[in-house]
Amino acid sequence: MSAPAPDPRRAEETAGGAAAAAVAGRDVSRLRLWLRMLDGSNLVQRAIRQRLRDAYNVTLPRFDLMAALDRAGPDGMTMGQLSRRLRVSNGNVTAVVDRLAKEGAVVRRSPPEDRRTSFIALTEEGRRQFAEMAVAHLGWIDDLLAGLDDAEVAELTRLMEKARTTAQARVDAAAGEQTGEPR
Amino acid sequence: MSAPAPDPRRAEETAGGAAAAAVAGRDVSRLRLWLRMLDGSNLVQRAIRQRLRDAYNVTLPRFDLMAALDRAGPDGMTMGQLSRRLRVSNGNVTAVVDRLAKEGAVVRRSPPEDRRTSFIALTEEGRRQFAEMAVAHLGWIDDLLAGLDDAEVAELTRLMEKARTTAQARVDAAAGEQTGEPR
DNA sequence: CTTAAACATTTTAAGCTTAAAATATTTATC
DNA sequence: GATAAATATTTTAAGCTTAAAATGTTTAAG
Repeated sequence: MSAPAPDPRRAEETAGGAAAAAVAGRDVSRLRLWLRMLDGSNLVQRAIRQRLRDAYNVTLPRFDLMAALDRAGPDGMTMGQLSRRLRVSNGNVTAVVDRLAKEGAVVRRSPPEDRRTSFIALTEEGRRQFAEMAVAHLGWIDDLLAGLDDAEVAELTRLMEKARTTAQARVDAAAGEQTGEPR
Repeated sequence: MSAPAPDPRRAEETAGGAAAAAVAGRDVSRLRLWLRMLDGSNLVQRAIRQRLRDAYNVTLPRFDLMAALDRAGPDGMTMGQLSRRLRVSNGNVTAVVDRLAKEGAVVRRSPPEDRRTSFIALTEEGRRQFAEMAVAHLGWIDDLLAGLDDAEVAELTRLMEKARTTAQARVDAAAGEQTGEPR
């Protein structure tokens, strides 16, 4: 006679402290998925940060900001546009742009018709630097994810997109409950 | 006669700056996957940070550290064990433990036989707090990922695990090239 | 025993990040 | 035209994070 096989989706009671006890018996499959997602993306992110630093002495936030500007037109983008695009606070953009400007990678320009705003654009040198880094970056990602074949890449992309969409819907719903959302 | 359909895996030349030109024609499917992974995990992470803050006035690094301690035995863990487990620097653990200790959630103890080291453990109150937060945390993750059915959760977990493993192998290989790895 | 090496942690300097307050400018209202 | 509201950005205070240097302790070699 064999004991009944435990359901691998359920939390076990064998080890851990108070939290393990409180969560015992619940379905932890989505929690496990989240921990894998976090682990995987943190691993790749650490590797990319390290390589950007070693090869170009640049940080990921600066790389991301330059990437946004490289896609923008010749006028560049305003601080507010950068903040929304990169999903970081206004103050953060101010700080990162300050450093990039000091290095000569970007310039600030304020239009005379609205002196509140300022347009940030890559300099010639900044654009040249970014083009070089972008090619290396693409190569690093291909290297790090080379163990997935094309079908797996396509399936994983599809599922991550679905996960993102569903999570975004829940976040939006929670934000609606805060303010008085129109019924 | 119709024009040949463009391969969706290839980068197009239509828009963007110098980087878009430099990367034109290359397979960007893994890059696209990486951007989806980053987007998805950042979205969930932001939501969790927000909810931890609103509900318990706690940050994600403190929650993660308490989670590690909750799993550990009654003696807790040393600073070095925490640093390796959480994959953060020694100095970082010092800073986060300092704050948790000031709040009364953890205690430091140095064994008399080795005064270099120190064991960090949850206090009664810290353990109680964490148990409560862990239950809420599990609920939030289930909520945010509720749009994926059980089969999708299983498949996504499997693929993320594979992505992590392959990326780890590449990171290890790169580290080996740095030092003189034994042939 | 003395000294060097190894080990565990803390400190420091620099940078990233946010929320909230402050500043400056423009637009709308009376 | 004065005033209020809206808009765009910067500043500030607090916390997270790292790499590298510094500190204190233990172990190993002689």
